[in-house]
Amino acid sequence: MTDDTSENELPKVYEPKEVEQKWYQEWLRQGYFHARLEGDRPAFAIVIPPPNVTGSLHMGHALDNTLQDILVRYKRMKGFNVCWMPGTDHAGIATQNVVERELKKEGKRRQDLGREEFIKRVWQWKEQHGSHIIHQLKRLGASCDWERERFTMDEGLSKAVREAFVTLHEQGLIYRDLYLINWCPRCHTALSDLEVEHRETGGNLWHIRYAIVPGGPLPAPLLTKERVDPPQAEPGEVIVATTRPETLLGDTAVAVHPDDERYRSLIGQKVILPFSQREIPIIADHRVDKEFGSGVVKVTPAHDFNDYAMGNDHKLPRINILTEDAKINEQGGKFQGLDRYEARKQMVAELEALGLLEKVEPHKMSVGECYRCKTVVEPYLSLQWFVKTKPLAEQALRAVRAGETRFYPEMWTRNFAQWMENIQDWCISRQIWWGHRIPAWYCRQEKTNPPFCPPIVSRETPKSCPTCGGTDLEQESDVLDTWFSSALWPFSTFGWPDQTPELKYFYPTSVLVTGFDIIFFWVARMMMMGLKFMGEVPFRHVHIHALVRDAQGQKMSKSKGNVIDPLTTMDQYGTDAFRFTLASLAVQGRDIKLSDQVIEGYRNFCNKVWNASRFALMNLKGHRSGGVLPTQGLSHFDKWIVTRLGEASAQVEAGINGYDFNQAAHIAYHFFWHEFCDWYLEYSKTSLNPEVLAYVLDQSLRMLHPFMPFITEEVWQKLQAASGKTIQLASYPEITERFPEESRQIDLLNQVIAEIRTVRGENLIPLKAEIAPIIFSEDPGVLKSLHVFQLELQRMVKASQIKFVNAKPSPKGMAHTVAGSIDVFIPLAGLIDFASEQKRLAKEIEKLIADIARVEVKLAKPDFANHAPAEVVQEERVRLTQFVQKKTKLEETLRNIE
RNA sequence: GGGCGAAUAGCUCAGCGGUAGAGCGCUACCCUUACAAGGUAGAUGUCGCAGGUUCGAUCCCUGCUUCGCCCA
Repeated sequence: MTDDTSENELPKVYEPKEVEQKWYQEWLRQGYFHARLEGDRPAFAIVIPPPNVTGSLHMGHALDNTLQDILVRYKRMKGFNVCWMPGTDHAGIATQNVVERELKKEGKRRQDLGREEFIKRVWQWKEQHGSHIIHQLKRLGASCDWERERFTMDEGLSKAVREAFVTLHEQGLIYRDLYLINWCPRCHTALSDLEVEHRETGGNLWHIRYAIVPGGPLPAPLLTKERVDPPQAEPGEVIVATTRPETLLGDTAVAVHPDDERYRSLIGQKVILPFSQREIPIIADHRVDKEFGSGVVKVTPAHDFNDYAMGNDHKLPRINILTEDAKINEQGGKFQGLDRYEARKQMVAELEALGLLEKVEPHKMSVGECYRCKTVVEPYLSLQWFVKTKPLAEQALRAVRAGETRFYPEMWTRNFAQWMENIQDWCISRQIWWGHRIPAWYCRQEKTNPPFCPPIVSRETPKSCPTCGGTDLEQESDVLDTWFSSALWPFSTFGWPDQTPELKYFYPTSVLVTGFDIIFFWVARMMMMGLKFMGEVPFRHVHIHALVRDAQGQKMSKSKGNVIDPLTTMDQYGTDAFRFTLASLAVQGRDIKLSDQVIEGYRNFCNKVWNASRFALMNLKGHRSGGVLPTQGLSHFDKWIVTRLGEASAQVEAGINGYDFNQAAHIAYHFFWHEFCDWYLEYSKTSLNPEVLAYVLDQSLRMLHPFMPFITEEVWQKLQAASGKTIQLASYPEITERFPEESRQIDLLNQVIAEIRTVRGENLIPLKAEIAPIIFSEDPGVLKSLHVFQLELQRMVKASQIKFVNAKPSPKGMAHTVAGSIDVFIPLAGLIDFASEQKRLAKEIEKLIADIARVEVKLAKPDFANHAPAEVVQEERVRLTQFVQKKTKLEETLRNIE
């Protein structure tokens, strides 16, 4: 390097940090990410899966948003009017938990503040911390339209929520009912089925004796010998097996299978419930599993989903025995006030003391846990609001079947369909404070005059009760499931329910990019709501990507301590390297295993891009790219690289368009490193065409830009391309020029070079030892076309001179290698002894013999010639000829080498 | 129990009816002035097992084994 560094000279190693910050600020300042409404350009819209406002960026976000940014930047360069709608989700339960934790530090509960004050406090928290994840997305380079950023609790979005709720209610698709729901005793709220995570756990099966009210016929177990296990009941008893003995307090029946002969005589009789001494009936129900325990089960309609259904059919009373904290309530007599597990312990002990416990067996079962706090949820009887999902789901299913929305990869369609076919009504009310308060009002009179006035559901806050005219109204205290507002996200963010120009222009959005874990939570619900309110699907494509795991394939989790923080990774390796890594690992249908080693590889790639650019800039001598391929003075090398660039960028585009990000990334990587750098730049050291070099670098950077926005912008600016102010608005390469003839010649040249290098390498000819290869071909045309590249050839193989001959030299004392119709002889005298070259030749010949044998066998089969396509047969024949020729040549050399 | 994936080089994974590939790692030689975060060359495979379809299967079909995920 010279002392007089020009202004365009780059440092030797790429330092991402400064560059990243500088350019992101500049892009924001210039408003490049902002979509202005222009009717004459095609729209491309993506709504971001809104991260929780409490969240911080994890690997899943990083992958998700990197992929979206690749799409968005690519489409922008393709001339689309791109809107990437960003925002955050108010995450009802999670956010409330966070703020409650904060309060707890001050020794307060939210009840101490009261609802209004508490909500103020949450907003305060949001103002202070809510932009954390947004900043992190910016670090990632996400080119969202930040001017449009939304929050699910915004005024506009809240209006959308209210409109949606009221409309659905008007249409009978929202109702309120007393129902068994999943209750989290810690969060103090109902949860939807989806918010419960089922976990296999080891429990017990308690076998409890229930006394039969005397008078009826005795059960059959006494009469049969076949069944030793389950346990034998004494006369006048049945044995009931349960995993939850404490719910016994709420039993309102015991049930047997109608076909179970053992118990047929008992049906219609009664048993006496321990502790309370209540008499409850023995019923027959097909839902009972004869094989479970003794075949007699207790029925607790208020505390078990299966029992609830049974209770409905048999019109059983429902006795709720738990408080909202999952403690035993006043129904529990002396157990009142005990926690559910403590009650279990004590009751089991007492049952045993009373001789009512037949036995205890270990038993595997699955328990439901709250997805937010992992507390075991309770099936709990309460008044809740529900969305009737069946009619909505049918529409969504129909749209997907009709191809109005397509899943990539396609296999998720089935998964989606299966869920939709079996969908249950959606419990949308939550007994928390932070969220959209349900727009329903109760007439106070209701409290004194039992159910009289129906709830008032209204867009506007009502002044009086339309039923009784009363003015003492109270709004429903429940809020809505956060996913209710998320379901409206693709249109509420564009201004719905107002018919805004944005809505018209950008809806339906182009694609949704997300992980499979929220297909049901979110994708399905957006589909239902989009079709309901917009009459059209919310997105044309859904790209479902993988989960990011650690290097061992373990799911990353705080408790395992194997979480890799994307921010740390970006600090360490640079954002571009990180993004490129994610893209190249993003294979459809397979999870990503992330390790430092891989990221390092792509960090090296960034450095390669940097140094190639550095080399180019040092050699451009004032030439700059105008973004147009010069028509005059193109060398064969130029034409070769332009041809390859055109092919590569077309493949990269195909990859991006098909959401095959790994393919796109690998092609770009291979082109840049192994074609542009390894060959074109090396050739340019001998034969430089600054104009074309500038052009090719310019186009290559554009090709890479969606994947690595920062480094490409930095270099592109140094390249001072005349074609625009920023690379992200430069057009994506669309190179139509192809030069097949010149490309073939360069391919042959490359092959000759590779052959000579192999000879050098395998014979350990030191690089300092110059060689003098002899190129032989009987074809004067081929010889001539290679002769043109004498200088380059000399440099690439470190040759002092190269002879081109059309008379075959004697192989004595020479290495010999073959590239197509070219023979290369390399005098070895004085360089090495011939033993190694003999060995090399022998090895090569051996390989050829194997190849020949394989092809010959194939060709010898008459069926092959008769059935295989003519061109395949022809190809095989050509190959055979080439193998044989090469083998003959090398054998001759081997005989004559000394 | 129902559904969906996966099994290819030492590792992580592409690919695909017609010559098995990449990255990392490994071996050898090189600081050849863009880059040692680099260059050149090299080694490594019963494409999980068993059948079937086919002229031809790593690829398509069936069964099995192992592993993973989702739903109940």
